[in-house]
Amino acid sequence: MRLSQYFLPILKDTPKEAEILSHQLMLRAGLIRQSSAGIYSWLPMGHRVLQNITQIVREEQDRAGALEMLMPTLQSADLWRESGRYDDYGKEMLRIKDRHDRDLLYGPTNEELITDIFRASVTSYKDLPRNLYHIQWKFRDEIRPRFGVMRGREFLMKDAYSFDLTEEDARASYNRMFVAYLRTFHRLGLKAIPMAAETGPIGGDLSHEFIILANTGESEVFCHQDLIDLSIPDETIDFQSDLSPVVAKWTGKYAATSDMHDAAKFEAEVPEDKRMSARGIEIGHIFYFGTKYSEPLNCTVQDANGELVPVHSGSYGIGVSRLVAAIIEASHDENGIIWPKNVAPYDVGLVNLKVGNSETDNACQTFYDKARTAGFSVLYDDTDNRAGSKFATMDLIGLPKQVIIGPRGLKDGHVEVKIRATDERKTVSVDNIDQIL
RNA sequence: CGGGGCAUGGCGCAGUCUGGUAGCGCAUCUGGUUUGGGACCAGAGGGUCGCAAGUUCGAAUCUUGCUGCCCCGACCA
Repeated sequence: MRLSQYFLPILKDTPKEAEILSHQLMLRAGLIRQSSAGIYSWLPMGHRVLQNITQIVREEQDRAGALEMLMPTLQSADLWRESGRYDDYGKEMLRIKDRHDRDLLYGPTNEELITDIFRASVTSYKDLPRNLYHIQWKFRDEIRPRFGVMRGREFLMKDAYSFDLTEEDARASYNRMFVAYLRTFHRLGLKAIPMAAETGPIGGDLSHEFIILANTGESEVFCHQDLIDLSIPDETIDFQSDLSPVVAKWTGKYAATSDMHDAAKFEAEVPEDKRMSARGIEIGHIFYFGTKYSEPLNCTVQDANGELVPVHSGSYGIGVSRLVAAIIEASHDENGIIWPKNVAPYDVGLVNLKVGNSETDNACQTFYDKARTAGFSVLYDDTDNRAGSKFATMDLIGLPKQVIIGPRGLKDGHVEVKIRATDERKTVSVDNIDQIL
């Protein structure tokens, strides 16, 4: 993409409404614009990041055997009355009436709807287990939205729902999502730690929050330091196999949010030099809630004995839009964002130091074409701004690599390559320019 | 919802106390000089000062009401 043809509104000054760094950088780097409290538009650059994250989430859900679908944002109130949550959920749920005066709601979550779909079509234990997910915009009318997309009212969420015959099977489903989450966050360049968590209004008795440590995190967390660098299963892991050893490894050491924190247990189980207490950002949350919805909604199957039994369910959420902010919180410096490779909106930033000079123009064009042909996405700064301004922009938007081409270097037959994360710079022969990718 | 704050061009701000021609920096546009780490000179465009009512000869400025946004708290992916 040529910057001269792009929509990338960069801000030099920090908008005063932005308090935390990720919010400031998202506004400054032209990723988002606010449209009202807790509701944001995603500009082209931000949208690309959101898409990249979405794709990684999707790939790992698919790998774990979950099936993607898409449910509507608007739901009928009737289903929620059936589960009893229409009254329980409170003012956080946005309620709407249609022209016929029927009660609708903008979905804050989808347990009811998916259970309704499932119960209508599945009647046999032979059709279990199943795990269905979608990646969809949710609305929760937060009392106080804040910190940009970190706590917006409208947010993009991946939510998966598992259905099993027995509690034991359901725990296997839970474990599959547990491992999928470890892999997902790892691929996103994050060190997420699963922590024992409260189940909240969704209910149930088995739940973990996936937390990344960050000073600006909203919750206080406590954990064993060794959890930070535990190894992550690679892509060869068999999701049909028993995953409980992996889960056991990750849940074997103390980790809890402040709600679940037990100071005495913490001190008993964790040596003093391994005790970590820190702020954390919740980026995922998984629940097993048994028959909490299948019973009131009468979602049953016939078991091997021909008896009708309610299915055992769990739900599994990842805050996709929040992840954009969380990644920035975890990866930035004083000059701007540093995108992990897998989520970066473009692989390479190409800086033409002297637009209009035929040699630099040609060298840039050649690299631009080669890189794209080789499958890399390139943001080509072909504007006639000054070098300093271009470098500042590139650093702010945080692409992993920058290729800098100017007449001076070309005279000696080289270009400069800069790695954003390390600020490492090297000169590369013009002839080898395609090898740097 | 309780407490605190803010609202003046795209962004950041001054002006409000003490009413009298709406300003500054950045950004944008034009021309020129420049060009290897946020250039310089000259010029230009862009704001019914959040909305409404009131006081006044006259309101960004004073009064009242409203709306929006931000921060702290309770609540939450």
